[in-house]
Amino acid sequence: MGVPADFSLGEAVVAMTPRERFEEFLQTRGKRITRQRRMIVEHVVGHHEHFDAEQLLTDLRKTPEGAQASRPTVYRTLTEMVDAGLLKKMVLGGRSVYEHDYGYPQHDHLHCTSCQSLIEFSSDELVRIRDAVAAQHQFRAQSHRLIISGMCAQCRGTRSKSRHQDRV
Amino acid sequence: MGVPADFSLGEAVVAMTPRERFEEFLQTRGKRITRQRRMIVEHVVGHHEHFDAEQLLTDLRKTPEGAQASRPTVYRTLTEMVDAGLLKKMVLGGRSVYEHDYGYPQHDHLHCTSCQSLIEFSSDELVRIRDAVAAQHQFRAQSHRLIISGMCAQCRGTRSKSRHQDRV
DNA sequence: TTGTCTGCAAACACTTTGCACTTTT
DNA sequence: AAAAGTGCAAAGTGTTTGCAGACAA
Repeated sequence: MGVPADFSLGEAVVAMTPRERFEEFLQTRGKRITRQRRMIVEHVVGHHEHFDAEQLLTDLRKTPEGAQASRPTVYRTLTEMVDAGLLKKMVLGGRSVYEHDYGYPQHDHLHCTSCQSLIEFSSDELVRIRDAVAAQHQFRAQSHRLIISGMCAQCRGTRSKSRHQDRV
Repeated sequence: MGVPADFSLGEAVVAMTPRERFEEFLQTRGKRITRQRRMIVEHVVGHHEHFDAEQLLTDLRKTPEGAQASRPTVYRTLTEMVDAGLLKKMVLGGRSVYEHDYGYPQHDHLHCTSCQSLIEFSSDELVRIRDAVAAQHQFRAQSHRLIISGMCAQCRGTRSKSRHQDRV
């Protein structure tokens, strides 16, 4: 699994930029740095946290430069980015949702089944439990995914405008 | 969302049998108790914990009585069983996997990405964390799903070439 | 040049749906 | 008899693949 070479909460300093990391990934595998791959990485790292293939495809086509790539290429590149450790993939409601995974601390999600929004959170305790459980079963944990489903404050009708954006 | 009428760890006493519960569910909705639905529930409650639609379909056809139902009916009935609170559904590697959810305490899973096996475990602490996190975000948690991916003891022991199996 | 990559269309795996006929109530 | 269910085939989704032409290295 890809682990950031360096990360600090205060300044978010990362040794390599995502593009650099991706290019390195490609080069060490004899893969080529094409216009499409460059556009996709560029776009992804410069945008929203969570998205799916279709969204990305549409977004690319809206760019002023008319950046675009075919559907297959988008899927192929997303897979490569996951392999490169830049993105994390999760399946929600039948389709794959991607989120940044480079230079960000691990976290889990609260998923509002009403508005489909994802709220991030992290818990050290959770990680502790994960490792304890794994050890208890002679299991080697590589990763975990916790999704708490329910309804967010807004959807429940809470009038108060509480913060919806939670950065871990 | 169905909740068992009665459950005790020591003796696992449940007020209604799964079949009874399902029939009640159907009747209160003006749905009918057909031969197919009966066969499916009967088969499901009497077998393995985890399975998918295709497996069930095949298994049904192998029964001595030649119990069988069409693919659409199997899918439709599984959905009803989930609605009735008898089964829980989760998506793993692209398809839906079902597990019993009536008269069983809540639990989570360790998923071996090598042999695809699922190991159950439960943790009260986890539930505590879940509720704490939800509260912290004014979120109403309805359910959660924690899947710890990695390699089980067996697969680790089997000294084979270490290949990566990505597929979520 | 050499071999990878792209885009297109077709293929895919899993699941759902339209509809005429069958079965439960 | 009335209403709901079933099975078949076909249609959907979201994602992947075969291949010929396009393009990095």
